[in-house]
Amino acid sequence: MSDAIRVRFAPSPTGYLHVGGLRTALYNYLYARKVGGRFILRIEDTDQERYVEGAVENLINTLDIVGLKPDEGPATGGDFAPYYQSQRTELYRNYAAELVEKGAAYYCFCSSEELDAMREEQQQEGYVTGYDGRCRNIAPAEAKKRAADGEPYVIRLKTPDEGEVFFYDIVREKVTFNWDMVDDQVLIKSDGFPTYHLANVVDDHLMEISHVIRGEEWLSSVPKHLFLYEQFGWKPPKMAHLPLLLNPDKSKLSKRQGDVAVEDYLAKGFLPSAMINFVVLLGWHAAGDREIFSLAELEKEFSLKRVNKAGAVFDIEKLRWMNGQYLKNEPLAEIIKFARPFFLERFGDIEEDRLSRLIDYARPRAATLIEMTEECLPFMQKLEYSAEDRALLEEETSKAMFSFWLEELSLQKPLTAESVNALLKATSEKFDLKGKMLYSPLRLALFGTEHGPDLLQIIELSGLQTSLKRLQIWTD
RNA sequence: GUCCCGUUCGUCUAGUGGCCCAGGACUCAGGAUUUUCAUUCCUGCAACAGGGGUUCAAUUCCCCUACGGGAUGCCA
Repeated sequence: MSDAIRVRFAPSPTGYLHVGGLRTALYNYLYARKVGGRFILRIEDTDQERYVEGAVENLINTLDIVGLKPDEGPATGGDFAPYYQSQRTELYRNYAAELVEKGAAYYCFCSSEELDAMREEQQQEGYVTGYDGRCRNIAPAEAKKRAADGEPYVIRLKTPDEGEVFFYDIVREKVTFNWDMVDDQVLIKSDGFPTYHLANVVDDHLMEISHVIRGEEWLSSVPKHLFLYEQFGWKPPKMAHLPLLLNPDKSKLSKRQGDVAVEDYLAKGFLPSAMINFVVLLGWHAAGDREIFSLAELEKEFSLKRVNKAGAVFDIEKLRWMNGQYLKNEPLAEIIKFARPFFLERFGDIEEDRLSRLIDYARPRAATLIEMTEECLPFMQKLEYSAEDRALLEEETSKAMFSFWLEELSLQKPLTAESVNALLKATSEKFDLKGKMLYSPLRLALFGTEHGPDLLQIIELSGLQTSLKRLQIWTD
């Protein structure tokens, strides 16, 4: 075993990439990049009941979009393939058998019903729930025979009954458990597949994982894992358990209280760069006050030592702000790349030069790409008015002014800030209008509201012909 | 219930014994700039869960309590 740094992101393919998963993947990736290690993607698909068609492809695709490319994994390949646990079941069964031989694991023939009844009883009596070890004492030879005869069985780990275990977590430092709290975990299920605990330990060892960086929900499983390493005579990896991502009510981040799939956020028009930047701050902070970081910058800046212990609420408002920052500060070409599909989807084909200008107009005004398209609506579709607006548009002075503009506007070639201003000034003098009575009718007619960008921009983005038509309507 | 982990502004966080009557960011409020809107800039509101210790000195160290979360599965 080498002393190279190797970390892994080991999701179970449930259909989409959870933002908590993204954060875990990101921290793994960043740590690997920071120390010159390797980032491995491994698929933990040992639960046949949870199989979701296309989930893995989707997962890999999403990781790719946000820029977290595995050095090894199902799509990339690598020296430790296969990276699907469902393709390694033979391996786990052999290791489980080894444990049985050593007396560190045993066959258990309890049915689900029996176990349910046991737990219910324990709960009623006020005892700690957990497997009571009733199959522990079946003689190995007899157990083997029963299994061979076709009786359904699982293999359980024979954990110590008493004493303490402790270990040093990179994030939490010393963590101690008492063995009497750890029950005999199932290692091999009755369908022959391994549980997470066995597969995880076997693979981390075989794949030479040096650091396990995962969510805090795994912390209480560590004793079992450590015991497995010990029984196999393997050196356990270093551990770092990350704080959980929380709903606004502080419960573990869940679907019920908003979107949890990274894909959902991308579909709404959050940029990969903003997602990464926002998510990295949920549980980690750079030494200074800086909060805006590109992935490349994070690769230099990141440190596991600066990871927080407490859970972090996923605050969509700050994500929106963060996305807005990227929308207005990234190079326009970059934003166009991401915004184009959203605009085409909403408005159909748009001439490239106009598309570029629409996007540049919308980006300081929106928090997401979808909102950017909404900002452009007034340039793209028929305007609607309230009764109050109509009254102003139908004023005699407004009508006269529109007629004047109808004639003058097409004469201004090219249309520039200067020419529009000159026209505005001429209009003001000719009709003796200023302030609200000058600007409001024009804005209303050309843009649909009294507030908005300057008139030149409105005309350019709507198109001269559209603008002329919009004035025409009110002169009849 | 039991075990484990956690607890600084509403939220994300800085802070490792004196620099902190606690700093930054989001949100919110007010102001400046802009014909208006958006952007930008400035200002403001707002927190060390509570109680005991240790110390000349605690946000920082220890203990207790409270609260929150996780685990307690033939799910990961």
